[in-house]
Amino acid sequence: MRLVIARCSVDYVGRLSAHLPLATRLVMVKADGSVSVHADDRAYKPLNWMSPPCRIEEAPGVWRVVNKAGEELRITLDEIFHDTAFEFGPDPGLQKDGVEAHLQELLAASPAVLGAGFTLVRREYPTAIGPVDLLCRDTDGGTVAIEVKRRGEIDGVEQLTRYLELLNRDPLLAPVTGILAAQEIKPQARVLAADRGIRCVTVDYDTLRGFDNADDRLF
Amino acid sequence: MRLVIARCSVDYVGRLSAHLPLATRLVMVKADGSVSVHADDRAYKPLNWMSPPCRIEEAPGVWRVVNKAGEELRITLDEIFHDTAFEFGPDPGLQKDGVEAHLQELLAASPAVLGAGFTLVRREYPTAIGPVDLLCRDTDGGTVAIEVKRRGEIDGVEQLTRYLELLNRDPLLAPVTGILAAQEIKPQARVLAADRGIRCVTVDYDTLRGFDNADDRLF
DNA sequence: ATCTATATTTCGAGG
DNA sequence: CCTCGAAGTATAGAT
Repeated sequence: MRLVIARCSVDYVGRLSAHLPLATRLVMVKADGSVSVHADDRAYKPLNWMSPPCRIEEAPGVWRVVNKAGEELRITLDEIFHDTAFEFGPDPGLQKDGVEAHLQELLAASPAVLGAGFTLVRREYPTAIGPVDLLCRDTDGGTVAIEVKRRGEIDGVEQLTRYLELLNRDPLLAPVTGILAAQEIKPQARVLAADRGIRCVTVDYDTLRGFDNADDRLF
Repeated sequence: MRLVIARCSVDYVGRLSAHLPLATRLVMVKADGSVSVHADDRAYKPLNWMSPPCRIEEAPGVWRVVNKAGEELRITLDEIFHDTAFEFGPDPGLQKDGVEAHLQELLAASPAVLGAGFTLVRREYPTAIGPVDLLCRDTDGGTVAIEVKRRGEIDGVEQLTRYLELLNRDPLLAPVTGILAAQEIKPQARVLAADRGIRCVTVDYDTLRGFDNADDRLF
């Protein structure tokens, strides 16, 4: 990784055109050839960047970073205050916990959280337009399709609606009802879900972990 | 901005739990107190980060970065290879051109691009579920709702479908047809649009800029 | 290669 | 302050 602190101006021409006037910034060049330009605020987002794969053409005062699509990042260096390079070696990468996959896993283990007496038919139930997160059966023998999200938004309701439309064409399953299960559900998603006859269930991650060992406990 | 190259391990506990095993990385501390940890690849995204506003508690071998929501980033420094700090001063910020807003503006100025004889009723036509990008009238006096996107994808079709459903309940407007206008439209979006009776129009940004001065020119 | 769904998305506008 | 939609979204996984 190469770190350059410089007073520079930057121009990007690609999916849009953008310009950064002359100022002092950090230019970061990574081992994969990617380049990013950071100001002294905001942890996450660079002011400008070029994602890999890309190529750097380095001339004395101007760096041109181009990719296969013809997008170009041009960094004009006015004055360089610092320029160092380091060897990092490979990174083992991030280990995550608590995302949607785990939520789905916990709900599959305790379907009764979604409705009393619910039993799991299967996870990732395959359909022509993609797998349904969870397919359950209720106490009346009815089928229930469950869409699991970390945060329930309109997209999730639309997605579940498409699944329900499809599943209800199968006479062996119909009638199929739907549940949107998430740690948090946005008001607009609730409104749309209600309009579509989809039930919303908010699930608490920590509570669910408790249920995981207590198997089908009732409320 | 402070730049530290160090062999370190990182733990994040907040919206999820995540762990980075020991390896050499860049730790970036910005003037606003935000912290990010970068590996030697991917221009855009840090491996781990804490967005401002947040506070750093710096002990000899461990940095704790916490925010108001109680999220915590803990960086355990095993060996420090480099540690420097720089003053940047304020950044004038990015100047953009070519986004959806501008596209909408250009189409509003030249609605005939969307269909011969089209006239603009209004931009951002308000509805209960949000504003429709453009509302036009065709030569037969029919109403046309236009959703403008930079890239037309399924989401855009779904969004326009919701608008059309609503607009068609208004007897003063009905029947309302729909157009998805974008610089580029994905095949799946085209299929879904066709199924919903929505017309797809690809618009060229540079051509449109030409029309902007030539007012309602016909093809 | 393309498409889909997710993201500790971030960011900005508008109510 | 929340809510929603856009982003040069990026990124990972599946087809």
